[in-house]
Amino acid sequence: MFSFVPSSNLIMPRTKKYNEQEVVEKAMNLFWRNGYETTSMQMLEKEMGINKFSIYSSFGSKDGLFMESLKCYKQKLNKLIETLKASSDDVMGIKQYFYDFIAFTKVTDFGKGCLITNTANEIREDCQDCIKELLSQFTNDVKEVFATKLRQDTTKSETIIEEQADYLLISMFGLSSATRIFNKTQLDNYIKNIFKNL
Amino acid sequence: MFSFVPSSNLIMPRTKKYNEQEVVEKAMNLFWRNGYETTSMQMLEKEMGINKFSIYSSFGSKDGLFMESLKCYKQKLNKLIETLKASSDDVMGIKQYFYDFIAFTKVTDFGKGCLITNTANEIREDCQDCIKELLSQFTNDVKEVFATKLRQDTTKSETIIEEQADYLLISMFGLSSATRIFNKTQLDNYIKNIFKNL
DNA sequence: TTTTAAACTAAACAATCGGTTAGTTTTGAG
DNA sequence: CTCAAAACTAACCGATTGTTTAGTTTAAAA
Repeated sequence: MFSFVPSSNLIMPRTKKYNEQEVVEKAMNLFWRNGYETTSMQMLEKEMGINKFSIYSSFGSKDGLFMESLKCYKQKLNKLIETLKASSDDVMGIKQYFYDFIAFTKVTDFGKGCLITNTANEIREDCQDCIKELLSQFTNDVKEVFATKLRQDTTKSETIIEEQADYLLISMFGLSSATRIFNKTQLDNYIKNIFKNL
Repeated sequence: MFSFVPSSNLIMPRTKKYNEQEVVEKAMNLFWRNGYETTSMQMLEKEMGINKFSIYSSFGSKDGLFMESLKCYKQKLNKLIETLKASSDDVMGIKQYFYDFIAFTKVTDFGKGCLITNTANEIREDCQDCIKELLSQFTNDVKEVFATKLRQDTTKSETIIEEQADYLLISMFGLSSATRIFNKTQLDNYIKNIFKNL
Protein backbone atom coordinates (compact mmCIF):
# COMPACT_ATOMS: atom_id res chain seq x y z
CA MET A 1 0.00 0.00 0.00
CA PHE A 2 1.20 3.47 -0.81
CA SER A 3 1.67 6.21 1.79
CA PHE A 4 -1.02 8.30 3.42
CA VAL A 5 -2.66 10.78 1.05
CA PRO A 6 -4.12 13.78 2.92
CA SER A 7 -7.64 14.88 2.10
CA SER A 8 -8.05 18.32 0.57
CA ASN A 9 -9.62 20.06 3.57
CA LEU A 10 -6.44 19.55 5.61
CA ILE A 11 -3.50 21.87 5.17
CA MET A 12 -0.89 20.50 2.79
CA PRO A 13 2.49 22.01 3.77
CA ARG A 14 4.69 20.41 1.17
CA THR A 15 4.39 18.20 -1.87
CA LYS A 16 6.52 15.16 -2.66
CA LYS A 17 9.29 15.76 -5.16
CA TYR A 18 8.87 12.26 -6.56
CA ASN A 19 6.07 10.22 -8.04
CA GLU A 20 5.51 6.97 -6.15
CA GLN A 21 4.42 5.10 -9.26
CA GLU A 22 7.60 6.15 -11.03
CA VAL A 23 10.02 5.24 -8.26
CA VAL A 24 8.36 1.90 -7.60
CA GLU A 25 8.92 1.05 -11.25
CA LYS A 26 12.61 1.83 -10.86
CA ALA A 27 12.76 -0.36 -7.76
CA MET A 28 10.96 -3.12 -9.65
CA ASN A 29 13.54 -3.04 -12.41
CA LEU A 30 16.36 -3.29 -9.87
CA PHE A 31 14.75 -6.28 -8.12
CA TRP A 32 14.15 -7.82 -11.52
CA ARG A 33 17.80 -7.54 -12.52
CA ASN A 34 19.42 -8.47 -9.20
CA GLY A 35 16.90 -10.44 -7.18
CA TYR A 36 15.62 -9.55 -3.73
CA GLU A 37 18.50 -10.10 -1.32
CA THR A 38 21.22 -8.74 -3.57
CA THR A 39 19.28 -5.50 -3.96
CA SER A 40 20.20 -3.38 -0.94
CA MET A 41 18.46 -0.28 0.36
CA GLN A 42 21.56 1.66 -0.65
CA MET A 43 21.19 0.48 -4.26
CA LEU A 44 17.49 1.26 -4.14
CA GLU A 45 18.14 4.79 -2.88
CA LYS A 46 20.50 5.43 -5.77
CA GLU A 47 18.27 3.85 -8.44
CA MET A 48 15.06 5.42 -7.19
CA GLY A 49 16.77 8.77 -6.75
CA ILE A 50 15.22 9.37 -3.34
CA ASN A 51 16.31 9.15 0.27
CA LYS A 52 15.89 6.15 2.55
CA PHE A 53 13.45 8.10 4.66
CA SER A 54 11.27 8.76 1.65
CA ILE A 55 11.30 5.09 0.72
CA TYR A 56 10.27 4.11 4.23
CA SER A 57 7.59 6.77 4.50
CA SER A 58 6.12 5.66 1.18
CA PHE A 59 6.48 1.89 1.42
CA GLY A 60 7.11 1.06 5.09
CA SER A 61 9.86 -1.49 4.58
CA LYS A 62 12.02 -3.23 2.01
CA ASP A 63 9.45 -6.03 1.94
CA GLY A 64 6.70 -3.47 1.38
CA LEU A 65 8.59 -1.95 -1.51
CA PHE A 66 9.19 -5.37 -2.97
CA MET A 67 5.51 -6.27 -2.73
CA GLU A 68 4.67 -3.00 -4.46
CA SER A 69 7.25 -3.86 -7.12
CA LEU A 70 5.59 -7.22 -7.63
CA LYS A 71 2.22 -5.51 -8.07
CA CYS A 72 3.77 -3.14 -10.58
CA TYR A 73 5.29 -6.09 -12.43
CA LYS A 74 1.99 -7.91 -12.45
CA GLN A 75 0.22 -4.88 -13.87
CA LYS A 76 2.65 -4.74 -16.75
CA LEU A 77 2.23 -8.43 -17.35
CA ASN A 78 -1.54 -8.03 -17.27
CA LYS A 79 -1.31 -5.66 -20.20
CA LEU A 80 0.21 -8.47 -22.25
CA ILE A 81 -2.61 -10.76 -21.12
CA GLU A 82 -5.19 -8.16 -22.07
CA THR A 83 -3.65 -7.93 -25.53
CA LEU A 84 -3.94 -11.68 -25.81
CA LYS A 85 -7.54 -11.65 -24.64
CA ALA A 86 -8.40 -8.96 -27.17
CA SER A 87 -6.75 -10.86 -30.03
CA SER A 88 -9.04 -12.49 -32.57
CA ASP A 89 -6.51 -15.27 -33.16
CA ASP A 90 -6.63 -18.30 -30.90
CA VAL A 91 -3.47 -20.42 -30.96
CA MET A 92 -1.59 -17.83 -33.01
CA GLY A 93 -2.62 -15.25 -30.42
CA ILE A 94 -0.98 -17.30 -27.69
CA LYS A 95 2.13 -17.63 -29.84
CA GLN A 96 2.22 -13.87 -30.19
CA TYR A 97 1.93 -13.60 -26.41
CA PHE A 98 5.11 -15.67 -26.13
CA TYR A 99 6.92 -13.26 -28.44
CA ASP A 100 5.51 -10.29 -26.55
CA PHE A 101 6.88 -11.73 -23.32
CA ILE A 102 10.38 -11.99 -24.79
CA ALA A 103 10.23 -8.34 -25.82
CA PHE A 104 8.90 -7.47 -22.36
CA THR A 105 11.83 -9.07 -20.51
CA LYS A 106 14.48 -7.82 -22.91
CA VAL A 107 17.20 -5.49 -21.63
CA THR A 108 20.09 -5.43 -24.09
CA ASP A 109 21.16 -8.73 -25.60
CA PHE A 110 19.33 -10.96 -23.14
CA GLY A 111 16.17 -10.93 -21.09
CA LYS A 112 15.64 -10.62 -17.35
CA GLY A 113 13.35 -13.63 -17.07
CA CYS A 114 10.29 -13.37 -14.86
CA LEU A 115 10.54 -11.29 -11.67
CA ILE A 116 8.23 -13.59 -9.74
CA THR A 117 9.91 -16.88 -10.63
CA ASN A 118 13.35 -15.30 -10.32
CA THR A 119 12.73 -14.26 -6.74
CA ALA A 120 10.30 -16.97 -5.59
CA ASN A 121 13.20 -19.26 -4.76
CA GLU A 122 15.40 -16.91 -2.75
CA ILE A 123 12.75 -15.24 -0.66
CA ARG A 124 12.66 -15.86 3.11
CA GLU A 125 10.12 -18.37 4.41
CA ASP A 126 7.84 -15.79 6.02
CA CYS A 127 7.39 -14.04 2.67
CA GLN A 128 7.17 -17.18 0.59
CA ASP A 129 3.47 -17.73 1.20
CA CYS A 130 2.76 -14.28 -0.20
CA ILE A 131 4.84 -14.69 -3.34
CA LYS A 132 3.67 -18.26 -3.88
CA GLU A 133 0.10 -17.00 -3.59
CA LEU A 134 0.80 -14.29 -6.16
CA LEU A 135 2.40 -16.85 -8.45
CA SER A 136 -0.40 -19.40 -8.26
CA GLN A 137 -2.96 -16.63 -8.76
CA PHE A 138 -1.11 -15.50 -11.86
CA THR A 139 -0.62 -18.98 -13.29
CA ASN A 140 -4.33 -19.71 -12.84
CA ASP A 141 -5.24 -16.53 -14.69
CA VAL A 142 -2.90 -17.21 -17.59
CA LYS A 143 -3.94 -20.84 -17.85
CA GLU A 144 -7.60 -19.81 -18.01
CA VAL A 145 -6.90 -17.35 -20.82
CA PHE A 146 -4.98 -20.04 -22.71
CA ALA A 147 -7.85 -22.48 -22.21
CA THR A 148 -10.41 -19.97 -23.47
CA LYS A 149 -8.34 -19.41 -26.59
CA LEU A 150 -7.92 -23.14 -27.17
CA ARG A 151 -11.69 -23.72 -26.79
CA GLN A 152 -12.23 -21.72 -29.98
CA ASP A 153 -11.27 -24.93 -31.72
CA THR A 154 -14.51 -26.79 -30.95
CA THR A 155 -13.12 -30.14 -32.09
CA LYS A 156 -10.94 -30.33 -28.98
CA SER A 157 -12.24 -32.14 -25.91
CA GLU A 158 -12.14 -30.43 -22.51
CA THR A 159 -9.50 -32.95 -21.38
CA ILE A 160 -7.28 -31.93 -24.28
CA ILE A 161 -7.92 -28.24 -23.56
CA GLU A 162 -6.86 -28.67 -19.95
CA GLU A 163 -3.79 -30.65 -20.96
CA GLN A 164 -2.67 -28.20 -23.62
CA ALA A 165 -3.27 -25.19 -21.40
CA ASP A 166 -1.02 -26.74 -18.73
CA TYR A 167 1.55 -27.54 -21.38
CA LEU A 168 1.61 -23.97 -22.67
CA LEU A 169 1.76 -22.58 -19.17
CA ILE A 170 4.82 -24.61 -18.22
CA SER A 171 6.37 -23.78 -21.59
CA MET A 172 6.00 -20.11 -20.62
CA PHE A 173 8.05 -20.84 -17.52
CA GLY A 174 10.70 -22.37 -19.72
CA LEU A 175 10.65 -19.32 -21.91
CA SER A 176 11.04 -16.91 -19.01
CA SER A 177 14.01 -18.89 -17.73
CA ALA A 178 15.43 -19.11 -21.21
CA THR A 179 15.31 -15.37 -21.96
CA ARG A 180 18.17 -14.92 -19.50
CA ILE A 181 20.43 -17.34 -21.32
CA PHE A 182 19.50 -17.99 -24.93
CA ASN A 183 19.64 -15.72 -27.95
CA LYS A 184 16.77 -14.57 -30.13
CA THR A 185 17.28 -17.28 -32.76
CA GLN A 186 17.19 -20.04 -30.19
CA LEU A 187 14.12 -18.59 -28.49
CA ASP A 188 12.28 -18.21 -31.80
CA ASN A 189 13.14 -21.75 -32.67
CA TYR A 190 11.92 -22.89 -29.25
CA ILE A 191 8.56 -21.19 -29.70
CA LYS A 192 8.18 -22.58 -33.19
CA ASN A 193 8.60 -26.10 -31.85
CA ILE A 194 6.27 -25.59 -28.89
CA PHE A 195 3.40 -24.75 -31.21
CA LYS A 196 4.08 -27.48 -33.73
CA ASN A 197 1.55 -29.90 -32.26
CA LEU A 198 -1.27 -27.58 -31.33
CA MET B 1 39.53 -26.22 -4.43
CA PHE B 2 39.68 -28.24 -1.27
CA SER B 3 42.11 -27.55 1.56
CA PHE B 4 45.78 -28.46 1.69
CA VAL B 5 46.41 -32.18 2.06
CA PRO B 6 49.82 -32.88 3.67
CA SER B 7 52.10 -35.45 2.06
CA SER B 8 52.79 -38.58 4.08
CA ASN B 9 56.42 -37.83 5.01
CA LEU B 10 55.36 -34.80 7.06
CA ILE B 11 54.04 -35.25 10.55
CA MET B 12 50.26 -35.26 10.73
CA PRO B 13 49.24 -34.09 14.21
CA ARG B 14 45.52 -34.40 13.92
CA THR B 15 42.92 -35.64 11.46
CA LYS B 16 39.76 -33.82 10.39
CA LYS B 17 36.60 -35.00 12.09
CA TYR B 18 34.59 -34.34 8.95
CA ASN B 19 34.70 -35.44 5.33
CA GLU B 20 34.92 -32.49 2.94
CA GLN B 21 32.95 -34.25 0.25
CA GLU B 22 30.15 -34.94 2.70
CA VAL B 23 29.90 -31.44 4.14
CA VAL B 24 30.04 -29.79 0.73
CA GLU B 25 27.05 -31.87 -0.27
CA LYS B 26 25.14 -30.60 2.74
CA ALA B 27 26.09 -27.04 1.84
CA MET B 28 25.00 -27.67 -1.74
CA ASN B 29 21.57 -28.81 -0.58
CA LEU B 30 21.18 -25.70 1.56
CA PHE B 31 22.12 -23.39 -1.32
CA TRP B 32 19.77 -25.36 -3.55
CA ARG B 33 16.84 -24.88 -1.19
CA ASN B 34 17.45 -21.26 -0.17
CA GLY B 35 19.58 -19.65 -2.85
CA TYR B 36 22.95 -17.99 -2.32
CA GLU B 37 22.29 -14.78 -0.38
CA THR B 38 19.62 -16.19 1.90
CA THR B 39 21.99 -18.95 3.00
CA SER B 40 24.13 -17.46 5.78
CA MET B 41 27.35 -18.81 7.22
CA GLN B 42 25.44 -19.45 10.43
CA MET B 43 22.97 -21.68 8.60
CA LEU B 44 25.84 -23.40 6.81
CA GLU B 45 27.62 -24.09 10.11
CA LYS B 46 24.51 -25.73 11.50
CA GLU B 47 23.69 -27.73 8.35
CA MET B 48 27.27 -28.85 7.71
CA GLY B 49 27.77 -29.66 11.39
CA ILE B 50 31.18 -28.00 11.53
CA ASN B 51 32.61 -24.74 12.81
CA LYS B 52 33.06 -21.56 10.78
CA PHE B 53 36.82 -21.92 11.08
CA SER B 54 36.67 -25.38 9.56
CA ILE B 55 34.56 -24.12 6.66
CA TYR B 56 37.05 -21.32 6.00
CA SER B 57 40.11 -23.57 6.29
CA SER B 58 38.56 -26.03 3.86
CA PHE B 59 36.91 -23.68 1.36
CA GLY B 60 38.44 -20.24 1.89
CA SER B 61 35.24 -18.21 1.68
CA LYS B 62 31.50 -18.42 1.25
CA ASP B 63 32.03 -17.95 -2.48
CA GLY B 64 34.56 -20.77 -2.46
CA LEU B 65 32.12 -23.05 -0.72
CA PHE B 66 29.41 -22.08 -3.17
CA MET B 67 31.65 -22.82 -6.15
CA GLU B 68 32.47 -26.19 -4.62
CA SER B 69 28.74 -26.76 -4.14
CA LEU B 70 28.15 -25.99 -7.80
CA LYS B 71 30.82 -28.52 -8.78
CA CYS B 72 29.19 -31.08 -6.53
CA TYR B 73 25.82 -30.33 -8.12
CA LYS B 74 27.28 -30.64 -11.58
CA GLN B 75 28.79 -34.02 -10.74
CA LYS B 76 25.41 -35.33 -9.66
CA LEU B 77 23.83 -33.96 -12.80
CA ASN B 78 26.56 -35.58 -14.87
CA LYS B 79 25.51 -38.96 -13.54
CA LEU B 80 22.09 -38.42 -15.10
CA ILE B 81 23.77 -37.43 -18.36
CA GLU B 82 25.93 -40.54 -18.24
CA THR B 83 22.82 -42.67 -17.80
CA LEU B 84 21.33 -40.99 -20.84
CA LYS B 85 24.51 -41.53 -22.88
CA ALA B 86 24.54 -45.21 -21.93
CA SER B 87 20.90 -45.68 -22.87
CA SER B 88 20.18 -47.60 -26.07
CA ASP B 89 17.02 -45.58 -26.66
CA ASP B 90 17.31 -42.30 -28.51
CA VAL B 91 14.33 -39.99 -28.13
CA MET B 92 12.80 -42.17 -25.42
CA GLY B 93 16.14 -42.02 -23.62
CA ILE B 94 15.94 -38.24 -23.55
CA LYS B 95 12.38 -38.48 -22.28
CA GLN B 96 13.61 -40.72 -19.47
CA TYR B 97 16.28 -38.13 -18.67
CA PHE B 98 13.51 -35.59 -18.15
CA TYR B 99 11.81 -37.91 -15.69
CA ASP B 100 15.12 -38.63 -13.97
CA PHE B 101 15.65 -34.91 -13.51
CA ILE B 102 12.27 -34.51 -11.79
CA ALA B 103 13.19 -37.30 -9.37
CA PHE B 104 16.59 -35.70 -8.86
CA THR B 105 15.16 -32.32 -7.82
CA LYS B 106 12.35 -33.77 -5.71
CA VAL B 107 12.28 -33.02 -1.99
CA THR B 108 8.81 -33.75 -0.62
CA ASP B 109 5.83 -32.70 -2.71
CA PHE B 110 7.72 -30.37 -5.00
CA GLY B 111 11.15 -30.08 -6.58
CA LYS B 112 13.97 -27.66 -5.91
CA GLY B 113 14.49 -26.71 -9.54
CA CYS B 114 18.03 -26.36 -10.83
CA LEU B 115 20.69 -24.98 -8.48
CA ILE B 116 22.52 -23.18 -11.26
CA THR B 117 19.53 -21.45 -12.82
CA ASN B 118 18.04 -20.74 -9.38
CA THR B 119 21.11 -18.84 -8.27
CA ALA B 120 22.38 -17.46 -11.59
CA ASN B 121 20.06 -14.47 -11.28
CA GLU B 122 20.77 -13.39 -7.70
CA ILE B 123 24.53 -13.72 -7.72
CA ARG B 124 26.69 -10.60 -7.48
CA GLU B 125 28.21 -9.27 -10.69
CA ASP B 126 31.79 -10.29 -9.88
CA CYS B 127 30.69 -13.93 -9.56
CA GLN B 128 28.29 -13.89 -12.48
CA ASP B 129 30.94 -14.58 -15.10
CA CYS B 130 31.89 -17.75 -13.28
CA ILE B 131 28.37 -19.09 -12.91
CA LYS B 132 27.41 -18.04 -16.43
CA GLU B 133 30.49 -19.88 -17.70
CA LEU B 134 29.49 -23.00 -15.77
CA LEU B 135 25.97 -22.73 -17.13
CA SER B 136 26.97 -22.32 -20.77
CA GLN B 137 29.44 -25.16 -20.42
CA PHE B 138 26.71 -27.37 -19.03
CA THR B 139 24.11 -26.41 -21.62
CA ASN B 140 26.58 -27.12 -24.42
CA ASP B 141 27.28 -30.57 -22.99
CA VAL B 142 23.62 -31.46 -22.63
CA LYS B 143 22.73 -30.12 -26.06
CA GLU B 144 25.48 -32.21 -27.62
CA VAL B 145 24.20 -35.37 -25.93
CA PHE B 146 20.67 -34.59 -27.09
CA ALA B 147 21.95 -34.02 -30.63
CA THR B 148 23.86 -37.29 -30.63
CA LYS B 149 20.73 -39.14 -29.55
CA LEU B 150 18.62 -37.42 -32.19
CA ARG B 151 21.13 -38.30 -34.93
CA GLN B 152 20.27 -41.96 -34.44
CA ASP B 153 17.27 -41.16 -36.57
CA THR B 154 19.17 -40.85 -39.85
CA THR B 155 16.20 -39.38 -41.70
CA LYS B 156 16.64 -36.09 -39.82
CA SER B 157 18.72 -33.34 -41.37
CA GLU B 158 21.47 -31.65 -39.36
CA THR B 159 19.42 -28.44 -39.31
CA ILE B 160 16.52 -30.29 -37.75
CA ILE B 161 18.86 -31.98 -35.25
CA GLU B 162 20.26 -28.64 -34.18
CA GLU B 163 16.80 -27.13 -33.91
CA GLN B 164 15.34 -29.99 -31.92
CA ALA B 165 18.32 -30.18 -29.59
CA ASP B 166 17.88 -26.50 -28.76
CA TYR B 167 14.17 -27.05 -28.30
CA LEU B 168 14.73 -29.90 -25.86
CA LEU B 169 17.40 -27.97 -23.99
CA ILE B 170 15.14 -25.00 -23.37
CA SER B 171 12.30 -27.35 -22.48
CA MET B 172 14.61 -28.73 -19.77
CA PHE B 173 14.90 -25.21 -18.39
CA GLY B 174 11.14 -25.01 -18.28
CA LEU B 175 11.00 -28.32 -16.49
CA SER B 176 13.52 -27.28 -13.86
CA SER B 177 11.55 -24.11 -13.19
CA ALA B 178 8.32 -26.05 -13.18
CA THR B 179 9.41 -28.65 -10.62
CA ARG B 180 9.22 -25.96 -7.96
CA ILE B 181 5.60 -25.12 -8.72
CA PHE B 182 3.70 -27.84 -10.55
CA ASN B 183 2.58 -31.27 -9.38
CA LYS B 184 3.58 -34.63 -10.78
CA THR B 185 0.51 -34.95 -13.02
CA GLN B 186 1.11 -31.55 -14.61
CA LEU B 187 4.80 -32.28 -15.14
CA ASP B 188 4.08 -35.68 -16.70
CA ASN B 189 1.58 -34.05 -18.98
CA TYR B 190 4.13 -31.38 -19.89
CA ILE B 191 6.75 -33.96 -20.83
CA LYS B 192 4.25 -35.97 -22.84
CA ASN B 193 3.45 -32.89 -24.94
CA ILE B 194 7.07 -31.88 -25.40
CA PHE B 195 7.87 -35.18 -27.06
CA LYS B 196 4.75 -35.24 -29.19
CA ASN B 197 6.36 -33.26 -31.97
CA LEU B 198 9.67 -35.07 -32.28
C1' DT C 1 56.20 -39.92 26.47
C1' DT C 2 57.31 -35.84 24.40
C1' DT C 3 56.77 -32.78 20.82
C1' DT C 4 54.60 -30.26 17.28
C1' DA C 5 51.57 -28.60 14.09
C1' DA C 6 47.12 -28.96 12.41
C1' DA C 7 42.12 -29.15 13.92
C1' DC C 8 39.27 -27.22 16.70
C1' DT C 9 36.47 -23.62 19.80
C1' DA C 10 34.83 -19.31 20.70
C1' DA C 11 35.19 -14.66 20.88
C1' DA C 12 35.77 -10.67 18.27
C1' DC C 13 36.39 -8.15 13.77
C1' DA C 14 34.99 -4.36 10.43
C1' DA C 15 31.48 -3.70 7.17
C1' DT C 16 27.09 -3.70 5.79
C1' DC C 17 22.36 -4.84 6.43
C1' DG C 18 17.46 -2.92 7.07
C1' DG C 19 15.47 0.59 9.73
C1' DT C 20 15.00 4.98 12.79
C1' DT C 21 15.22 9.58 14.42
C1' DA C 22 16.57 14.26 15.42
C1' DG C 23 16.76 18.39 13.03
C1' DT C 24 16.16 21.35 8.86
C1' DT C 25 13.66 22.88 4.81
C1' DT C 26 9.73 23.75 2.35
C1' DT C 27 5.05 25.03 1.15
C1' DG C 28 0.36 26.23 1.31
C1' DA C 29 -3.67 27.32 4.29
C1' DG C 30 -5.15 30.89 7.47
C1' DC D 1 3.39 37.16 6.73
C1' DT D 2 2.86 33.52 9.96
C1' DC D 3 3.02 28.99 11.17
C1' DA D 4 2.10 24.19 11.33
C1' DA D 5 2.94 19.94 9.38
C1' DA D 6 4.73 17.10 6.00
C1' DA D 7 9.03 16.27 3.06
C1' DC D 8 13.45 16.10 3.30
C1' DT D 9 18.62 15.36 4.87
C1' DA D 10 21.98 13.01 7.26
C1' DA D 11 23.67 10.98 11.04
C1' DC D 12 22.90 7.07 13.66
C1' DC D 13 20.80 2.59 15.45
C1' DG D 14 21.30 -2.42 16.80
C1' DA D 15 21.64 -6.67 14.40
C1' DT D 16 23.69 -9.53 11.30
C1' DT D 17 26.71 -10.25 7.49
C1' DG D 18 31.15 -12.73 6.03
C1' DT D 19 35.68 -13.21 7.95
C1' DT D 20 39.69 -13.45 11.24
C1' DT D 21 42.32 -14.53 15.17
C1' DA D 22 43.90 -15.84 19.72
C1' DG D 23 43.92 -19.77 22.50
C1' DT D 24 42.96 -24.79 23.40
C1' DT D 25 42.73 -29.59 22.18
C1' DT D 26 44.24 -33.48 19.85
C1' DA D 27 46.73 -37.10 17.56
C1' DA D 28 50.53 -38.92 15.04
C1' DA D 29 55.63 -38.88 14.39
C1' DA D 30 59.93 -39.04 16.85
